Amino acid sequence: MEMKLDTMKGLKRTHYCGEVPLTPCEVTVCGFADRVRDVGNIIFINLRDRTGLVQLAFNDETDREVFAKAQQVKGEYVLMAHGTIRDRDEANPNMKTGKIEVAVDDLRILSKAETTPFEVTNSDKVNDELKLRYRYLDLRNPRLQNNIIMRHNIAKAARDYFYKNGFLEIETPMMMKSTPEGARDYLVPSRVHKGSFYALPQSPQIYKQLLMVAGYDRYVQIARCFRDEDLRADRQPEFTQVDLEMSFVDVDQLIAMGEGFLAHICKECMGIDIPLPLPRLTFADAMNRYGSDKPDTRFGMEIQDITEVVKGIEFPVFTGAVENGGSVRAVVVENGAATYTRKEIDKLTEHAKGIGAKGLAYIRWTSDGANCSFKKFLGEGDLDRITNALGAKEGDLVLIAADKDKVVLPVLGALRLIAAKKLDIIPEGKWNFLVITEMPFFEYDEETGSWLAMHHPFTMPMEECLKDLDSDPGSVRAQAFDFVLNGTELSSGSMRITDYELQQKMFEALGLTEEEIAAKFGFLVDAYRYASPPHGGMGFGLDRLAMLICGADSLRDVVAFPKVQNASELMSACPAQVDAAQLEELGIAVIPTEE
RNA sequence: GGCCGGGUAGUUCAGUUGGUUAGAACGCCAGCCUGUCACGCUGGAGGUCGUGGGUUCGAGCCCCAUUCCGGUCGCCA
Repeated sequence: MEMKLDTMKGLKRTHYCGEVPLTPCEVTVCGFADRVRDVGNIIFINLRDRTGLVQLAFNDETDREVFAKAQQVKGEYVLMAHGTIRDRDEANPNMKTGKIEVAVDDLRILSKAETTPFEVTNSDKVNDELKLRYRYLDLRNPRLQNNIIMRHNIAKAARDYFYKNGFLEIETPMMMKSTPEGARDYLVPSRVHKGSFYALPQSPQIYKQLLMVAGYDRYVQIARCFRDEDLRADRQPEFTQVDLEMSFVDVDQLIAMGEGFLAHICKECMGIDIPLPLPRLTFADAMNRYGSDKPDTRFGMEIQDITEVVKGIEFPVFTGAVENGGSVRAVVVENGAATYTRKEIDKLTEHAKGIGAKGLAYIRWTSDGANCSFKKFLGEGDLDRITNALGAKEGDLVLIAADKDKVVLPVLGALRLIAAKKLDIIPEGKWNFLVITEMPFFEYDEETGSWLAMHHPFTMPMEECLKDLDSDPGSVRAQAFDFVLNGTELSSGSMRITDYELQQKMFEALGLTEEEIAAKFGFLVDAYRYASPPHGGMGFGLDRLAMLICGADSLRDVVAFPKVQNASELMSACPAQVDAAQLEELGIAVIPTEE
């Protein structure tokens, strides 16, 4: 039977489904048919919108015409209903509006749906690929809707906070000059200037610094940023930053503004009070204790240095590492990890090798006593000395790595995390914010044998380190900091170099020639010749913040239309090839990839 | 680019040593049912086992290649 669609004529929505009064009154509600229960001469339909559900009730005897219409309704049809709120015979305690229902006297079927490829509100286990292909359907899921709404709330709270603190929201260009330092740029061809390209911004960095030079004093922007790199669960090629820059502040005042922001978000969006100031850790301490520049401090199992303890032991792995200027360090994995099978330990070893370790030594302390992978090198009492120094006890598994610190620390840091996740000892509901300070300025690039800027080349070094610029670049720390939450980096910030001479010097230390400086950053460097307030800033990853606040495992759960691992978008199937005519107009020839 | 895991009704999965007609649950379709709320009951339709090749009398299962998805390392100033 062909069904004619209704219109909204004569009706106007009075309430959202989840917000209807719980007392008798007339309402008009709209939404999607979530579930239809046809019990015979009574039909119940759960109507869903972004606020929740309300039950519509239809009775054959009360109104045969409306009932006949309700019989036609199937899942995901779009409905509009007018009726009266009344108490249910029996309340549904699992539903916000479970006490009441709408006795419908006017039902409109505004739009029909084909059978959906998956059940919209029961899709937790459905393959991601399918859900992404039909993203507009998955986005109807209440969990996803709540995440997207939460993201909106975070963005709103961010604006409220920074507006209140005197920040101006200023847009910076989305098409800018490519500065191929660091991450790869997305390029945008120019029709007018054939053979020339814009780049999409990796961050508004340069523009926001120029805004400070221009005297705008406090800038904020919820800025879209782009990086043409491979994806991760917590990394999308296009992402959003709450980006800001401030004049006339020092690094501590800058951090304080960031802390205030995070506390504001936690209060507004979750009702949680975060005590300020946040705990701080220097980069060096973070690496030594947690083997990571974004430590998860919700659990212990810190890395311990046992170089001195194992000194007399003639285990070549240990002695070799020390001779090479390295160290021997250990993580005590608690909570019964000693029961790990040989296979599980092998897997940990494999993982360690993947990160760069040559191997992994271990002590497994079961009820049969402590068993050690390098037993044959141990003398009388050596094992006791090691376990005592580490504070290990029965049931523990001690993982030991020996190499240069640059290898040992990240390896043990990664194993610490893996073990904690596997043992499921990371507590829920904890919000361990952390400020990592005194980040290194330079990072040594083994491949090219040169020094690179760890943050970016406009970062202000710490004053006490300026004298070591030439003699010991590796020791130079910067007025740069990261905000970390539960092991995820939320934000990177720094004070900037505003002194023309010093900036030249830093470029030199990075091995840039004058021509390169002029070509890449000439306009920025020039700007600082005309005076600049001292300034600094940071950018908060809005997506990551939303992910953590929503308790989501992936950025995909807080981005409306996300990309997948190879940076394509499954719904629209982009990127895609374009017409030859389009390419010609841009003066672009595509080199065919070899089969 | 490397490594690991996965792809079987619309969906989630099972599928024995390689052997007859590839199953279940949910969803879908039809019928019944006056208070359901994961409604219930009866019946039904629905499959190129990701794709291509190979081994075999015979392949969902074994081999090779390929593709897609996920995780991860490299990468992410």
